Amino acid sequence: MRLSKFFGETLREAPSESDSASSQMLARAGYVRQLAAGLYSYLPLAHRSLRKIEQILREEMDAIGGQELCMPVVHPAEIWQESGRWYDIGDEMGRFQDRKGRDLVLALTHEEVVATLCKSEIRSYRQLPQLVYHMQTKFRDELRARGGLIRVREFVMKDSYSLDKDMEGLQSQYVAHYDAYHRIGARLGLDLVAVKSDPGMMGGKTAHEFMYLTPVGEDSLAVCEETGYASNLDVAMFQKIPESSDSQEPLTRIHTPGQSTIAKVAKFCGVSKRQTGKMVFFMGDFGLEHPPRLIAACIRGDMEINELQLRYAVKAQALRPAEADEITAIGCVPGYASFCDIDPSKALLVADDLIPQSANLVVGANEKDWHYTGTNYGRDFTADIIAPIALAYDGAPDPIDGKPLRIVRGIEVGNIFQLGTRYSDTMGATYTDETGEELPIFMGSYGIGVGRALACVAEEHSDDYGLDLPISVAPYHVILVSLGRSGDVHDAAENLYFELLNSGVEVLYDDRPVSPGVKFADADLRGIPLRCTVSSRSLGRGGVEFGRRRSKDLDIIPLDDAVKGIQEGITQCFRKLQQRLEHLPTWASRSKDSQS
RNA sequence: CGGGGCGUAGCUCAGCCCGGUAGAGCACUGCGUUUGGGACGCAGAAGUCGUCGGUUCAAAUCCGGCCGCCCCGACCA
Repeated sequence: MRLSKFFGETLREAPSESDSASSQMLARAGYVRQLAAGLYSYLPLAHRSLRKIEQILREEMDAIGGQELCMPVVHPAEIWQESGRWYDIGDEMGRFQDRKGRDLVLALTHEEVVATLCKSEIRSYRQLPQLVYHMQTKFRDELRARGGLIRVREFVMKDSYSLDKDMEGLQSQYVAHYDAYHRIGARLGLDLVAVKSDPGMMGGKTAHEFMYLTPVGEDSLAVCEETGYASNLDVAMFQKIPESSDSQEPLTRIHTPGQSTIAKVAKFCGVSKRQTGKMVFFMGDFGLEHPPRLIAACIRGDMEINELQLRYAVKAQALRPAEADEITAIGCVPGYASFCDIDPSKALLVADDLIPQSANLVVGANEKDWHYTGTNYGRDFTADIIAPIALAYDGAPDPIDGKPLRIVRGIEVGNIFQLGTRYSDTMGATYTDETGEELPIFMGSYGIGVGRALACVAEEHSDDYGLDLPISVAPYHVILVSLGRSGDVHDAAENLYFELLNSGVEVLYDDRPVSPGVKFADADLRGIPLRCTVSSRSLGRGGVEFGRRRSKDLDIIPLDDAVKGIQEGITQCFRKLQQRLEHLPTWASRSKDSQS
């Protein structure tokens, strides 16, 4: 492609709406343009890169037995009503009606369609297992799209769906994806970390997310390098070590003027925060058939609530922090709320599993400026539910070996879910087994965001001068730059360009009549990994200059050998990337605790 | 949905506080010079100042509603 005829300009300054390095560089380099919040146009450069990512996904899916198909973006509401998600998912679902008033859904994902296809295509155990996949647009009306391309509302996802006759088959397809996703990351030039995750709206039990670790990520993860434990913070476990105590002290009411926070109280009483307890209040939504209920959660003072685990513990559909007047309405004093004086009929009392093991806690006395010391579970108070509702924290002992966890940030590039029979049961996707019995199909679903993958690659592979994409993702392998107006240079560059095209080299040719500085700056910005320069100077030295983007260490290749030399350079880049495949984590090599 | 910020030329922004002639840099067009790391000169084109309403002799500027975009939070595969 000639840059003189190219569609998609570079920008000297990033548009003001972009913030992360990837969004800024992708915008400046002419890859993407924002149309509206969370809606992007992909210009030719990005489109080429996205197609390359898709091809890698295709190859890896085919390698584990996948068959590519294509399912619609617009679905009739009925299938989502059958699965129940029409009712479970709120405003995130794009809904509209056709001219007849029929309810339609913009695909958030495609489990319902796959389950529907199962009904028409799968009858016998002889037809299983199956693995189908497609690259298709999804629409999710996020509360807030953010981070440029990281969280958009419309995006293309590679989603695959495994169909098996039993759990064992599902497990083996799940493992195949687990390993394939690591290979995909390696081929994209990304280190992906598999973490345990919450299945969320997808349903099912076991799920992993494949994370690209970066401080700009929006997910928090708990990882331990020593033991290999890795989990989304939402579902992270950790060992809880009670403060030792030989005896139970008597419950004592003490005056604590102005000591309304845990830090102040601990200091005032001369104890560690680990010897305090605190109460956190939420309003729980239990669905239309049940009234909302106040939830009083108690945890040790040095810890925070894991809202997801609390929500599961109380079986609520949603939680929100309680307002001060909702807390006072049940007779509690915010800042000094007490485990001991709470009326069990007015709130659901939930205690973290560490609380019953913790002796002599300092807690609120339910009156401003007063606390209790020597509070003990069982003697002074009890809870309706005891569950692990504390959030893992940096330095917490990991659940495997007690080694310290680190809390890091990441971007979810892909995810894998063992759905089991959650969709087969609700939608009637069944097969007949050897004995003639009709049984539900075991499903798994596996996604990778194609655009998000590109954003992560851009985030990882860029510098002050622009993108520096791995050869597997770069829209072109080499940029051919001609400098100056001399006829010799022009002829040599034109000839080389046609030779490269004829040899199948993916070349972007900067034939514009602009200054060298502009050409080099644009070449750096666009992130093409290899650069070939033709100029009077290079011809004087015997040919063309060739090397890595921004490298000062350039080879001079005679014109006659230029195509060959460039092809070798491309091969070398691919070979280097290939090395990433050598020591990948696999399912078999992961610790048991990070698997289930 | 709560908190904060922003909306002026294709892009980045100034002007707004203190009301009165709409600006700069980059980009664009023409001519000339220049050609190894975002050149230079001259000339030119380009803006319903997000939108609707209010105040005023007069509104980009003050006031209000709405819309859009960004950030933090809530939520989320």
